[in-house]
Amino acid sequence: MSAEQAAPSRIERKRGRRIQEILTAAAELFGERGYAAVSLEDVAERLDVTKGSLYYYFASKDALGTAAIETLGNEWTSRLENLPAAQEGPPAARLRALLREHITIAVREYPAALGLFLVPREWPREQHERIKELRRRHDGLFRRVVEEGVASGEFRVTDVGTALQCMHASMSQAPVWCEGLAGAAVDRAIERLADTLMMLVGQAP
Amino acid sequence: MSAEQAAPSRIERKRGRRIQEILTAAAELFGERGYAAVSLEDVAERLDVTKGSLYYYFASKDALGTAAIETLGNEWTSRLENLPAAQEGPPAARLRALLREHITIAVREYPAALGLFLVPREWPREQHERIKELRRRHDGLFRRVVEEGVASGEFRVTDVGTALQCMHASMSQAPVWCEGLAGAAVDRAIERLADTLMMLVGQAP
Amino acid sequence: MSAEQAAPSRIERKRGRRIQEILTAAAELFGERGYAAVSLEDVAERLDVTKGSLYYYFASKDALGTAAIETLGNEWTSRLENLPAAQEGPPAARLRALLREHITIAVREYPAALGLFLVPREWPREQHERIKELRRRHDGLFRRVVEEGVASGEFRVTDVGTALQCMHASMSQAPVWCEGLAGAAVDRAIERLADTLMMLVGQAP
Amino acid sequence: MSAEQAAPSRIERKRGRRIQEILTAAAELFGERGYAAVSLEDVAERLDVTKGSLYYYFASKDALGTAAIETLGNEWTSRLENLPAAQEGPPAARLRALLREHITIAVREYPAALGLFLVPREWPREQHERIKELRRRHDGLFRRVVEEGVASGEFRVTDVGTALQCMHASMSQAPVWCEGLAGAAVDRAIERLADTLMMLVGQAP
DNA sequence: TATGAATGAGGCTTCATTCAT
DNA sequence: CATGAATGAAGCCTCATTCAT
Repeated sequence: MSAEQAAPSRIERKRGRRIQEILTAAAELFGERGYAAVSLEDVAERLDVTKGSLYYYFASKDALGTAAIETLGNEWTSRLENLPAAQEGPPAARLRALLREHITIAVREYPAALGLFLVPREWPREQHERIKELRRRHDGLFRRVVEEGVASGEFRVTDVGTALQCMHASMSQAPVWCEGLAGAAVDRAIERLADTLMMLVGQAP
Repeated sequence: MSAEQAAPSRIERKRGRRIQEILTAAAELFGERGYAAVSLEDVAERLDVTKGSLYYYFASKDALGTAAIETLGNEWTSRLENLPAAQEGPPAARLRALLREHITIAVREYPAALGLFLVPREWPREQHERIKELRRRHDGLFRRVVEEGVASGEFRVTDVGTALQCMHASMSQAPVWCEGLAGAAVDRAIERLADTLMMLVGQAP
Repeated sequence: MSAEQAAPSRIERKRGRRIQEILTAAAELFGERGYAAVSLEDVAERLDVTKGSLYYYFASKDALGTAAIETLGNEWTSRLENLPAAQEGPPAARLRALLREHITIAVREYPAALGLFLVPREWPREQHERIKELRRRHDGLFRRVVEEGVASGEFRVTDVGTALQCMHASMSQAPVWCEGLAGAAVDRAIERLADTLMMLVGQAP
Repeated sequence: MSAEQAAPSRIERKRGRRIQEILTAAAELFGERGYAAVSLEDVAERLDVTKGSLYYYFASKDALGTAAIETLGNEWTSRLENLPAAQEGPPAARLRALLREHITIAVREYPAALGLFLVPREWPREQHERIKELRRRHDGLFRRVVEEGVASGEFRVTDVGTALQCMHASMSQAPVWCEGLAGAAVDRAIERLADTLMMLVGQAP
């Protein structure tokens, strides 16, 4: 037991890195094509290893899927949690910062995520719970700011939950909308989306 | 002969009905689980026939998928096009009517549609174009009203396109949000969502 | 019993004609693509009827195949049997007439036949015997002339059976060789082949 | 490294051997029953593996077919090319050596080949070109000797091409003719066939 | 650790065959 | 007579999974 808590050995660190590589590749692919449409062969090929090797790190495709979703979700949430501009200041500024960062991550780094967060339908049943949990954490970040804004009278909403859901649904689609864009056009699209979503809490453009 | 196309014979009508049955079953399943995760066996089972029979009506799984999407999209769009409350009156009332109807259809009749319209990623390449086309028609309906409202000064938007996309993304997710609800709770959720989306054009609650 | 021997009624004649049509279509297709590669659907389509109808005339695909081969073989053999130029005269002239006629039929009318006569391998086992029988009759025609020529000293062969087999093998391939040719070129190819095969019985060009 | 291409590793050699085993089994079966009539299940069964395993080595049935044909054709042609008796001496002796060897291979080792070389009809379209190419190489061997003999006045032919085609057609059928024979009878049949075919270039028995 | 090989279940598709109308 | 519909077996192919090395 004490060993488990001890600092990871060099070998364990290496294993950890390998796992991260696999997870990244898997998350990308699952995101690009959807869970069902990605084979372990695909994942293995992107990593330039054989299918069999993946089983050394993950017990099954489902396990890999779960881990991939979890990793992605955790990293994403962490980045939002640690975003300086979202820590203090008026709710409007903080919400806008969160929206921009979230959309930017979605569009620039994880065009994948759409499939991971938006469409649980196609994931194995066991993962549904985990995905929901991730969403809750994620949601909490935005919810706190929105509720604070509502409390202080800065924001006006029909319903906090509904507004949050609309924000998430819209942001998740962003990568699809930006698919054909490049360079500064992407930046402008991100701004437009953030501005538009601010309207959901009554912040006119 | 005076009618367009010559009236279909009794047998042709029967065939047409059968095709509709299949299409309905298929659209439901594809919607529930996603295209890739649904096997023809699943579709056949729901219809209580054998897999082979499906091939009497559709040349391939892809063909069935295409037809399912098309039928669904056409019917859906038609209903919106013919919605009385959306024909005349102030843009705000008309937009709200469209939103409510669309959400209601999505939630009550095609919990399926999410997968069909929102995630083209996982559909065979040939269908992408058709899906886009359907979306365009669909989009046009909302766009006209929004643009009219903007022109008349009733609506204020950051960007018409972006606002429309947010509406669609949000409405498509509605079935997921309503999954656990029942009875009047669903109605209230629909109202909340419609109200919230009206804010995207500057209509405060 | 007496009825069975009686002249066929009008209905029976009609049935007979229909059967001939089917047989012709089937023989063509089987010949073009091989037995296994032809579906009853293909046959039905060429006749512009439905698959089911074929079962009114033939109990199974195999039965159709057998009948097709038989019909083709019978007609073919009859034409050779009744060829005037093959009835009398010196063996060399008669053999050459048979060769020319056979090749001409093969090339011009039944490019199909290759599959029927040459490659029994792919036919259902029951048909092998029938095909052999057809071949025997067919062979007999040539054999009589060759043996007569050998007896009279006009022909010289290593072995009658072997010479005959070479003739048949070669003639059956003729349609393949002539595939790209047209018009007079076909005629010349036929002549060349007949001349060449005459050498098998020692008739120098 | 000094060798061409880098020496294959032990594992690569093993893989190569396995592929050869599969190819041999496949060529036999295709030859016996024709391409369309052989299922991968049949091939797998003969090798005592499961169908799926074949896909580890070949991407499709077509690919397997192509490879089988190619392997068979290459080996066959090589053996003829390296036949000592066909290298020098009078054309008649060389041609006869080629004929005997070819027939012997056909009858004793590849009763299969009939289907592979003679009936391209039933092979997938892509393979037609390859089969033709193989036939060309193969043909060239015989053609050179025949043309030499014609040039030197030893041979007399109606037409070189036609004579060659007759030879091939006849030789390809040899396995069928020999099917029921055994022991010395086979040898005699081979001799008879070779002698008979020599008549096609005017070499009386 | 990683790989090559093999497996077996399941998915798509074709097709001979049956049958009610 | 003929058709439309349906079936079920069989064929091709994919892929998650296992395992010896």
